[in-house]
Amino acid sequence: MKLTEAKAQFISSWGAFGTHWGINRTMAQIHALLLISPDPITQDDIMEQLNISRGNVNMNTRDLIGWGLVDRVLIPGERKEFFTAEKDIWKVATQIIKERKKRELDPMLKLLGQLEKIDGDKKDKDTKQFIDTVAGIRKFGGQADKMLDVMVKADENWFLGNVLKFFK
Amino acid sequence: MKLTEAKAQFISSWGAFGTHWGINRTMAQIHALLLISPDPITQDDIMEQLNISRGNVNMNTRDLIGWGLVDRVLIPGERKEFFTAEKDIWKVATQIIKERKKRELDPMLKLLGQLEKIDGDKKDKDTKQFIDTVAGIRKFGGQADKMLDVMVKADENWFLGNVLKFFK
DNA sequence: ATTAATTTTCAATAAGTTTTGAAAATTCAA
DNA sequence: TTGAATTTTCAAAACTTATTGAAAATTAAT
Repeated sequence: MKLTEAKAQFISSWGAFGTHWGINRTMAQIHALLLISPDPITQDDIMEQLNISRGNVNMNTRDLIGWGLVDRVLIPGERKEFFTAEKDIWKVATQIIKERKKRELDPMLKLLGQLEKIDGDKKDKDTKQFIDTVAGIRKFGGQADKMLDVMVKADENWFLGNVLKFFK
Repeated sequence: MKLTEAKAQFISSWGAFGTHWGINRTMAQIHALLLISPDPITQDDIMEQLNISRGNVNMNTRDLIGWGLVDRVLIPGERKEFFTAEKDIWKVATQIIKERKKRELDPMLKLLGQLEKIDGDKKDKDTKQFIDTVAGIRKFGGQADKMLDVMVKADENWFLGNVLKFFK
């Protein structure tokens, strides 16, 4: 397989993959393109390589920057802005975990905490099932939360080297 | 807070939460409703409680069954079909992990394996970055894959009791 | 200050996804 | 069988989300 073809496949699949994870196709494709670009590239480069409009590139690069996955870089002597992505995949993963935890898991756990203290007779079947369900999710979520915290703080070698060895 | 209000909040937030994870709102809401329903309920119950059409209930319950999260149950003497959800949240989580691994991670790893063996000069900057990126993702994904396998096979007590204790 | 290059915004539109509802298919009791 | 109850299907409509592109804002060189 030729590099050009492989690149196209990688970008396209990464885009499709992203949609399963609540990330829009284009944002994931831009990310993919930046991941395989050794040097920083411009808005125009992205527009041209992915065949998308300037506005689209602008919005999605901004989102990627918001996720902490992409940086704007200024190249001395160049008028245009350049973009580059964090290449270390462990850092990419921990960054995504950190953000999603903040945006989704933490608020959900907060809500569940409130829902658990409903007033009502715990002998009532419906009430009991509700409390049990909420408590179960909260307990599970709380443990996942702790585990993700450790992952985010751990460095790759410690985590994969020691913990995953434990799993085998 | 009253039970009725808490239920409504739970269903609505679970639905919103689902959308961040590539699950459609209604499917997540039906799942939420089933999680807090102590006994199996019918299509009509779901239609009524969530204010959605029969077709919608039908399609989404079918999907939930496909995910292994919901079961059809036949109640002796009843004409209608009843639905019930797995209540053990650990089982729910492992079931979701198993399915997503199969549907998303495994195909992605397979593709990356192919993309790694492109022909081209590894001294070339673009080629090198491409290979490094793909290899990095593949290594990471492969390890995640192993870890998830262990989780799926482990039972809750072993996993949460021992492994999470390890995480302090 | 002026101007040209570049980036940003956002209303309009396109594309994609979900939902409806009524017709077709199925199931089951009589 | 027949027919009433129930489930399933799927084309059309409603809704949601993503994309465009041109105008406005910003930036930086002259």
